[in-house]
Amino acid sequence: MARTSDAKERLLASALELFSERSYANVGVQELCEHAGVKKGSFYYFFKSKQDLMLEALEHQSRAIGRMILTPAFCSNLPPLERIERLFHLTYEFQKAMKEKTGRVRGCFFGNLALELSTQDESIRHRLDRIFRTAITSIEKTVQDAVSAGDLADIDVAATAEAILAYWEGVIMLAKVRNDPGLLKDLAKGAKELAITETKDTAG
Amino acid sequence: MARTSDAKERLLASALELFSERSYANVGVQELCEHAGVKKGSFYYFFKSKQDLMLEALEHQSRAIGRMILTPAFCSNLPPLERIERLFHLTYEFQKAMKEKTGRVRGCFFGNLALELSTQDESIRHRLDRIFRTAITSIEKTVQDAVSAGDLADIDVAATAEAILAYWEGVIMLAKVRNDPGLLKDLAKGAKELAITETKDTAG
DNA sequence: ACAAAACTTTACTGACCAGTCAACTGGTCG
DNA sequence: CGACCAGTTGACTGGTCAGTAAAGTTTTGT
Repeated sequence: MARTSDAKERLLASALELFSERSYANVGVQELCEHAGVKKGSFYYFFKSKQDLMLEALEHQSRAIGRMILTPAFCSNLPPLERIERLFHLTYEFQKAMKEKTGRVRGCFFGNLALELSTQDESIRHRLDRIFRTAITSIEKTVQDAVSAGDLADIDVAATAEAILAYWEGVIMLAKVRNDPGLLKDLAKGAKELAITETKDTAG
Repeated sequence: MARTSDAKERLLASALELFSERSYANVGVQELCEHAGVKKGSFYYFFKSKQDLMLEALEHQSRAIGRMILTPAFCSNLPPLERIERLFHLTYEFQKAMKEKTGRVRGCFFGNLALELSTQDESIRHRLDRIFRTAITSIEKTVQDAVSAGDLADIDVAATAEAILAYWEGVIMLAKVRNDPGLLKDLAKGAKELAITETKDTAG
């Protein structure tokens, strides 16, 4: 019962490549097929629609980012706060490599799709929400570890994790607009500052 | 020499409306024209291309956001750190109003465009970079005021301002993915925490 | 009144869009 | 052998895309 064709895998790889390079709407099924060396009829043998391919590509890339960035950053034996630093450092390396290969900081596949499609396609929005929540859960565990280790005050762990994810995505956005991965290095320390609230009462 | 037609203004308003509702690529010139009650030939009388319309719409919206959000948040007589709070609160109100009117959190016009187009169209990327830098300058002034007032330690003012902008955009993104403007309220306090680094030496 | 400028209108390109279909190929069963 | 199955192929549909051309109308300044 072994697979007899890798056309589907090639289409998914092309989807990741081309949707990252441009956007969902700017890449047609025809171009996707040419890039993957597959005929259009075969495309619709494997996927029932372009949206269906997108949903599978999201799944695929979600696992890839987990493997390449989230797991190495969060599941290590590093002290909790260093894991956050590592998250930014790995992202920096990733975007820098992209820029060297293609001339462009391509940003986060999920963030890109989120802003392009989440007002248009509820199933994609929902899938992205789940992916982000999964990442937040990893961050949350790290923040909790930091609190337990006494590195952090007794903060709102869930909200802090959401804040760190939002900051992460925001910094990637700014790096993309400037086409400069260096921003991920320069602004990495801000993420720790989101957690380290020594509850100094300011402004009222 | 008074203007004899408001068709151009109507096209710009439609552009803002429809590009926010969906995206740049998903709104055609024809639809834009129908929404504005203008014939296609007239569109190309006022704009030399769809991209040209986009650049003018960016200019337009940049001024509008300045008027509606940045100026009220930053140019007030409020204490500096409250201005940041106000930035988030005004954004919350804005996105909440959008959701009530259209059922969707539409996010930031600039952020949306940035992630959709900044790898494809260098002139739009460049324009967005300038718009973000302008906002960062406003934030920077506020952060500097806070340092001068003794509310903040002697931090890197420029980097902190960039961090706050990135965080702002990131939180708007997350609010859009969840279709929940409430996140802008819940995560507002994180922005102050980005500034308040009481340089506690943690992790090594 | 007149001409020029500002604007509108209609009809048109040629390319591309997502998606469909039926015929076909080569391998693997019984 | 013959049927079945996974996958392939190329031609096709109807619609939409950005952009153009040229003639027509209205508004303005003089």
